[in-house]
Amino acid sequence: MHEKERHRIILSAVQDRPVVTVVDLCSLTGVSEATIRRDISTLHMQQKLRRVRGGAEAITPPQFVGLAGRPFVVNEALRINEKQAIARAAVALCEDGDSIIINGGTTTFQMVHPLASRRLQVFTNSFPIAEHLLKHSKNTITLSGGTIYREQNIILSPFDNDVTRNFYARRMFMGAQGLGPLGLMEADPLLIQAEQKLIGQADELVVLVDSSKFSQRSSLVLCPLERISTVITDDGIPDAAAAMLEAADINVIVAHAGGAQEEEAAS
Amino acid sequence: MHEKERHRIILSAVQDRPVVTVVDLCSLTGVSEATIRRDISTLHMQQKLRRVRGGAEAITPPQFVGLAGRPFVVNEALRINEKQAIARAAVALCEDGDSIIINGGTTTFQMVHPLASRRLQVFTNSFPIAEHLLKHSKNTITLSGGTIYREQNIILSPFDNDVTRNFYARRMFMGAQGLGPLGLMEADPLLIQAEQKLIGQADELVVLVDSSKFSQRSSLVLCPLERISTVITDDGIPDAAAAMLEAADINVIVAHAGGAQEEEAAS
DNA sequence: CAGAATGACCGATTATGATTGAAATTGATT
DNA sequence: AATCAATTTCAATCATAATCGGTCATTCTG
Repeated sequence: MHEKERHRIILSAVQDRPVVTVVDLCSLTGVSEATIRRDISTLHMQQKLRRVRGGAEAITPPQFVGLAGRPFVVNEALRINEKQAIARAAVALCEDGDSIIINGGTTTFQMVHPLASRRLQVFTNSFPIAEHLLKHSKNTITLSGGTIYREQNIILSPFDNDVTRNFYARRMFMGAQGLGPLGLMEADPLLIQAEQKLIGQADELVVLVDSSKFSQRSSLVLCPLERISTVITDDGIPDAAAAMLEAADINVIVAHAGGAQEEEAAS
Repeated sequence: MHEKERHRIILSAVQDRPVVTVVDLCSLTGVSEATIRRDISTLHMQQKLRRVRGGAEAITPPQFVGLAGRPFVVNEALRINEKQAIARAAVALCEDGDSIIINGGTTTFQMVHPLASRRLQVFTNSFPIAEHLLKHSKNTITLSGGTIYREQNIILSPFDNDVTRNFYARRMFMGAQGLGPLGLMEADPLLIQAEQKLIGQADELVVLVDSSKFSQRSSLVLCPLERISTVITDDGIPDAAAAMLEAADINVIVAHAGGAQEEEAAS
């Protein structure tokens, strides 16, 4: 068996289990312990895994599932003030008793805080959002069924015939990677899949994007501008973007970090 | 058992209850007290938990964990050793890679700890189980869709056309309020609804009941004895009950709190 | 044939479990 | 309250077993 082949096996095994022992890998590859140790050493040097006594474990990029409130550690800190203001404005649109859909994402996650004191019917595909609302609010939570994708922190089902199709709401809230003339852009195909499933289950589509998103471009278009009812952003929105949204007959809400919010009507 | 596996289990257990004793962890992992003490010491140094006399506690103070519903919490402490032993025997039935269904309940919840060091495909309708496994294990988690009922801590959908129907597993594990000649008994109609939805999605139905459940009677019969493949209980099972199960051609596993388990074949 | 990879061997290191006495906790009695 | 005995928990020690890092002979590869 070639070295590279073993390395593949080792890396694969290490992903599968919390730890793999040297003996495990021996019987898995059929080579001697000495060789496995050498392989582990090599892979350890290449940062492909971590070497521990008795075997190896997967290198876990900073634990992404934190405790309630900080699920997406990396993105979370970015433009946090803008996101909070935007999320606050989004929740302000809702009245107690409303049915809403919240798509998973770092911006939409910020909605949980203003939602803590409300009582709505919330449908979400985000595990952290559901968890937080369950623990810290009295909202009614409905979850979409499916497998939990740890990386994106969303629940996704490959089937079309799930609860999602039975939940209909007044508004759906979602974030995005970018917002341009072509429409709503997303980077992750998995997120596209999740979001497209939810779009259409609500009367109005409300998009939460901080102003930096107007300059972002991604490869994947999620939906055209026409589908969007409302965009909530911060006051850094470029004039060109505002004009574009206005031309598309989209209601634009500019949330100010201070806490107030103003509405620039379009149409 | 490898050091890292133990650490996972310990960290998992410590989240579950305010304190875990050294003896608890011994029977949970099957290693000696000395080793557990050393592990706790190590994890204490790594700030992963706090060491206290007699055992360890979570680093985060009395944070009301995922078990929001009060009944869940009070039930949790009752017959905890039996439940743990039973849950351990249940997990011992599974091999890595298996697909299993875990129905929500306090006994089945105990399966999360031995599962912490495993890698399975787990389908559940219990939010706490999903949450715990998501945070403390590498298992693949699939959730049933629907509304979260806080009291029972389960996710339930009024619709029949959800993911549940698409997930098929080798075994389904469930608890019950009682087990008698009429079959499996449950007290809460909501639980009945949740459980009946899942039964039939697995080859074998494995029932986890501590021996006190054989004297319990409830008004609602969930399913007849014939549907049950295996019953896992503790050594307090009355002879009459054992005879009843044997007559029904049910495989009975008696889990001993010590850690070992023995099988009393039935037919 | 040269160079690298591999496997076997061996002393050194480390983890584990049992034992023991010290320390802390409990609770029973004064 | 205060003391003491019984129990539990702990830390230190040691023997055993597992694991490791090196050396060296052998095999594979180009």
